[in-house]
Amino acid sequence: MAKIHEVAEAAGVSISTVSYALSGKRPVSPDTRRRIEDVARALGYEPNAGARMLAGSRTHIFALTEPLRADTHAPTHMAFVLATAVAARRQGYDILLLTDEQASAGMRRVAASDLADAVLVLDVAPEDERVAIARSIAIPTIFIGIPNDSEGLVCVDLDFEAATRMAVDRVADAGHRRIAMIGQPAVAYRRSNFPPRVRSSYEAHARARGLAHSFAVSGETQMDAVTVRAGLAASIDAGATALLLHGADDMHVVVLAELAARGLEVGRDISVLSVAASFDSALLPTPLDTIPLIPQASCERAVELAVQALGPNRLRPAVHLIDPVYIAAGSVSAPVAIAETA
Amino acid sequence: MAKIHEVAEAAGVSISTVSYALSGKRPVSPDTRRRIEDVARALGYEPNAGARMLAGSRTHIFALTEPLRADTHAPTHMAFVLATAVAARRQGYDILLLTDEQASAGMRRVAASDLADAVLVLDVAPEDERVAIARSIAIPTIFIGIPNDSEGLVCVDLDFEAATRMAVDRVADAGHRRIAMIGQPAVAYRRSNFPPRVRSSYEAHARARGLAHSFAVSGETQMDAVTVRAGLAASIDAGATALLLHGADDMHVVVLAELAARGLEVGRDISVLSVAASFDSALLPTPLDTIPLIPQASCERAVELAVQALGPNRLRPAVHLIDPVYIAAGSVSAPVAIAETA
DNA sequence: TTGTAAGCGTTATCAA
DNA sequence: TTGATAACGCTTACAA
Repeated sequence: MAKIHEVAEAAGVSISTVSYALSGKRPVSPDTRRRIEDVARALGYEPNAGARMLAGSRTHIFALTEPLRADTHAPTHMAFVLATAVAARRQGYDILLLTDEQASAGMRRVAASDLADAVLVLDVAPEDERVAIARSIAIPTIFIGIPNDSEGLVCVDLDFEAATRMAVDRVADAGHRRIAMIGQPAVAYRRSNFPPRVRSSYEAHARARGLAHSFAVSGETQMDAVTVRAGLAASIDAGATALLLHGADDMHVVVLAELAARGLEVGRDISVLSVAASFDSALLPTPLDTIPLIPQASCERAVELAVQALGPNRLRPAVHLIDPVYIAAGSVSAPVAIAETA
Repeated sequence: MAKIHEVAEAAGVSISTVSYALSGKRPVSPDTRRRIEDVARALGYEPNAGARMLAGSRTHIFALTEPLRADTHAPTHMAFVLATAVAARRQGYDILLLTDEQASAGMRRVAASDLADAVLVLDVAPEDERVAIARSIAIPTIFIGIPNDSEGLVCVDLDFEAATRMAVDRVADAGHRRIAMIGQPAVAYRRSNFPPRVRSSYEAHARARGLAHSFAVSGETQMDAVTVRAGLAASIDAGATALLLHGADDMHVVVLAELAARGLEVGRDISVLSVAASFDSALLPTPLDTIPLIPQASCERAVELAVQALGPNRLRPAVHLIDPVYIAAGSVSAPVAIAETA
């Protein structure tokens, strides 16, 4: 298309003035600046990406590495990718996708070829081979999620421990003495980084608060209704009066349906609270109190950190935890003795 | 990292020889070539992306545009993105993600700035604003899916009409006279490009073969078990002896469970055939005959076309249909009169 | 406030 | 079979 010298000519200025006017890196008198902008728009000028990279030593591209394993929960994952792309674009960056085997090999490649200014890491596993790569490459890397060994890394994530404690405290403060958690499919506790953190915080804090507590997974490799109902039945039989849910929307739907089938009204006969869900809980059949995992929050923060890392002083390694937020919807109340409802 | 002149120096050759040895665009004597390759590997040399784009006027990047609407079925979509990225990488291309509002605006931007060599279009809607953009930009654009107006475009897709006819023929040839189709959620027939094609081919061809036929959606905006069971019940009540399924894995699971609950054995009491499913049907509780929609096939073809379009003679507009394949699993057999089983 | 010009690291043309 | 070297289109000191 149009090149910078055509814009310069048409605006009657030098090439460098066009560059400065458009990048804002040097003051330009208001009227020449407007003249330049008008011409640029009229000609549909867009700086040549390759030339810009070469001369500016900035690519304006972030690489996004996501293995996309078979057990990745697609809707959740898609929300993170989307949130990252939107946040990056707002700062003028495009997203280059590194999936599959390229999730690791691509990191080295884009770093070595200067194809990206920084790397954002998604779908972080407890033992993640990308940790070692991040330490060895020359461009900044931001993890969205926390691997077991986060030494020397920059990580961003919801404070799952705080979120979980907040959930336990909420039901404990409401007077519940016996609680239960229905979690993710079992595989998530092996391959993903945060479900184990939620589970252990739950158990530790319930113990600390002196609550009787149980935990059940919602399936083996994916949510299955039979397992969920079994876990729910066991919890209720054990006398649980408050339920913490940590899983996908479909698991919530199954639980709510089963509670309804048992004639238990949420927020009256039984308290239910959703922890670290990343879907829109307003879409559930029954509104639930929620301490959500908001992809936009984590991803925006990660992008900000990446942008900062490209500034004059480089980022120091740290785990950035995002404070949990409690959203009430009336699904948690004081317990009713099971005896009374039976 | 290492630059080309360092490689040249270390290998004792000129810069241009290094470039040619590594790109293979000019014959280089076997031993100098190997010397160069060894040095390059040792130094971890990777050509600078910006310089390569600028000098070569090829970016080695494909843009992938995907709006990611709220009603996009995430797992299916993820399979297409993954397949595209893998196919592109095999040809030496990286994928730049254009989502959300950038799905359209980004197309213009990457074309104008020469950030990508071609655009691949995913999640094609019947009336898709990217069609007009594709016609107006300077770089080749390949649609994976077919919009209503495909004039002048290059499109790739499974031949859904042929797949559907194949399905109808299969059950008709087996002797079934009353058949039913359980399809996608209703929204898919408004917003997506191929479900309407499957539905109308089904109805037209069933009519042509003189079959009694019915059609039911599997929900409103997403699959819901109640709607599926209702559609199934109506089909069976109407005397259908063969079922064509066109939807996601969860819909299949609901149907199979309901058939089992009714004591109907698939492949004996009732025939079931899955049309244009993109998940792995081997994971279903009961194996089903399938005419699959294979993301790898469409995406590989699209990438090939994009690569071709960058060659000397440019691509001519065409709709490339992929032939359907029938995978038998014993779920289709001759009909048993309903009267006998009742 | 603006202009001049030196790179940035490749690719590809032209010679040898 | 190989080497010089002129683009490629921009950014950014350095001057004015």
